[in-house]
Amino acid sequence: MIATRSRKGAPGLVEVAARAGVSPATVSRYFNNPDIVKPRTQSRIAEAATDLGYIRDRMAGALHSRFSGTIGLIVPTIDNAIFSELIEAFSERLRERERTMLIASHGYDLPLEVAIVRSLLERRIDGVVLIGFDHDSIPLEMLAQRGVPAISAWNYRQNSALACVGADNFAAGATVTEHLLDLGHRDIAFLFPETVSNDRARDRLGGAQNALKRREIEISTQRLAVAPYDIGDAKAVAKALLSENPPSAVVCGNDIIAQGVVYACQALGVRIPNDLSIIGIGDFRGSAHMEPGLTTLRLPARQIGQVAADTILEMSLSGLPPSEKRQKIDSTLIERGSTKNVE
Amino acid sequence: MIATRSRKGAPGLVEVAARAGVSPATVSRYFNNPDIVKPRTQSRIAEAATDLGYIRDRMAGALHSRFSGTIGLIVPTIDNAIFSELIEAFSERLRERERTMLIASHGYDLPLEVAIVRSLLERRIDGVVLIGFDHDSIPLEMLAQRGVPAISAWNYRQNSALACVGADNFAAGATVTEHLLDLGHRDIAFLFPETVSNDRARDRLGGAQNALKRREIEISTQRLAVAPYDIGDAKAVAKALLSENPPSAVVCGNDIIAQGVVYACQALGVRIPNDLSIIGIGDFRGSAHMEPGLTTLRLPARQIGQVAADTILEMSLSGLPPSEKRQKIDSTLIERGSTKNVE
DNA sequence: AACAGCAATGCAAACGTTTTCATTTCTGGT
DNA sequence: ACCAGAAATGAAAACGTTTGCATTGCTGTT
Repeated sequence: MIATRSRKGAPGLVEVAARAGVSPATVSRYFNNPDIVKPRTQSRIAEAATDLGYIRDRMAGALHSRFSGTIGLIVPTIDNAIFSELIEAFSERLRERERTMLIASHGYDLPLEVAIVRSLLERRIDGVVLIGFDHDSIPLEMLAQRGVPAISAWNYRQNSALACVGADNFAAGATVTEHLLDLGHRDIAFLFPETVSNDRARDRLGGAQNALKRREIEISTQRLAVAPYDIGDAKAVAKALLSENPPSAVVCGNDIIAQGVVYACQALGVRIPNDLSIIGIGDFRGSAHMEPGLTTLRLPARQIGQVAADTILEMSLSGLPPSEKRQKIDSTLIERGSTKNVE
Repeated sequence: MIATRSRKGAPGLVEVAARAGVSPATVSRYFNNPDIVKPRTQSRIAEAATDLGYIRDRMAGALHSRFSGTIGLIVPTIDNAIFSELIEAFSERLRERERTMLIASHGYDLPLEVAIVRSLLERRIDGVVLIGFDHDSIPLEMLAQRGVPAISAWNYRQNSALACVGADNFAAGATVTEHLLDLGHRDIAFLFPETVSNDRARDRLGGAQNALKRREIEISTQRLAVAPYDIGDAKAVAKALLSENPPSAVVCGNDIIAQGVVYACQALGVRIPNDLSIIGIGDFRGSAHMEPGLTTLRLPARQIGQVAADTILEMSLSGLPPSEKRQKIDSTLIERGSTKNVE
């Protein structure tokens, strides 16, 4: 049914060994732990390997050593500014550490995540990084049963069951809301993504509502709207919101939504920040350069990606929980032109 | 040096075989080619496998069969709207076909690409998809020598050496330029990314210049500026361009740059499209929803990703060149509010 | 009832490394 | 020089599948 690809004369470890006049074992050691082979032998092997154009076969190695050198990353979506910085930073860091990344997206579909984890396990990944805390228990059990380390990235909770690396999204929601309150806004609308299966959005919204409650400001359900992770949809929702009885400020669940709101304002002739203050969360690519620049809470996505990579590798190598189970990455409020003091 | 992870009792093929009362060979066949095992045996194996929570080890399989079920994708950058749609579509398609994607980015650094290809080969990928045609010959030779199929995605050239799936970027550059010419613009500026190591940008720019030449319009080097793949940088370049002696229209090498130009206009109070017409290439997420909507050439990124996945799988399975060596994906001009007739 | 021919299964040899254990080759102190 | 002990290497047994070949179990035809 399937044509067998011919073994295009690719040389193996044993051929290199033969040419270098040493045993295969020594060649293997040379590649995995060069220091323990004598310098003169090293150079003989190196020469033989380059002469032959040898490329090692990590799969064969993994078969025996239980390390594949591959780490899985499962994100809700790749095609979205939200995670792309994290993905790139994560994969770069892995490459620096001689690992490669297996990535998959599930589009916020939890059952699909199960299938993905399974497929990753079939590839013998050394560890998995998931986004957030909302996960089916089945994939986590599968991972645990096989001793494959897993961590959650992006969100931080001080009592999380899973080890995590991320920003405190509850605090993030509170911070941006408080910022608007500090600027004197009282009639604030909230545009957030669907919170089902999305702990980040839930935490942010919770933080925002908590900030209101602390100042004893009434929370009107009328002022809460759901906007998908899409500029166009967010723009449409914002247009509806602004057409009748507009608030004085909007808290957006993320910068994508904020961008939609900005476009909605431009479409309707609503002036930012004079008629409406807008604040986002994320500080994605481009948020700084919009007109006006978007006031937002910067989440260091690159840093989260790097730390997540380091952490999962540490766990994979030690076989133990990470030295720091929960790592909070600090976020910073960045004030640009989209918000205004109204006191 | 490295703690060995304990074999967490994960059951293997032989254990499944034992429980089902058949030989390991039959279990293997059941997973790879269910039809050739008797229905009753199938159900016995299925039951045993689920009872035991068996997860197959594709690496061990790949060792023998030469198929790892993994396909490599090498892109210039992940953290950028340009390729994210393609990446997601590609990976989805692979998952539908029971494969997984190994992805890496090189940041337009060709030497790094060599290292990446090597690392992918070490993982025994069944095929590689590269972006565009500007590649070092070394990685291509390494792939060819090992019989690992490779194709180029994103760009199309009718005489390409590598099999390809993509849009005709020369035509794209010509189309958008002609559109502005048709609208009566004569003083047109060009904002393009660096064309070194970037055949897509080079082809687009070539097409644009060719369109001018065909209408016998003089090409002024003064009207050509280089803008990086970054909204902020593009905005800065555009500001400089627009501050003194502004043109009547701008052709942007891609929508990211166009977005930067739009922001520059908003910052400077230049009205779009009254004072300046702007056209982009790509139709990225968000381009439709900007104010005004961006006139641009839609490149069907998702489709390219899917076709690329199908093509590389076809090659991997057949061991032959693809049935269609060069596949051109049509692009469509989408007229929105950022361009205006000035005749 | 016997048999041809195919369908279904089993046996055992790969696949290309890593790693344990054993052996050989150094090194430095006397 | 000699020897103890360390450093460097080698031999061979894994690792968990797939697959070619051989064998057994069926089906339907005469």
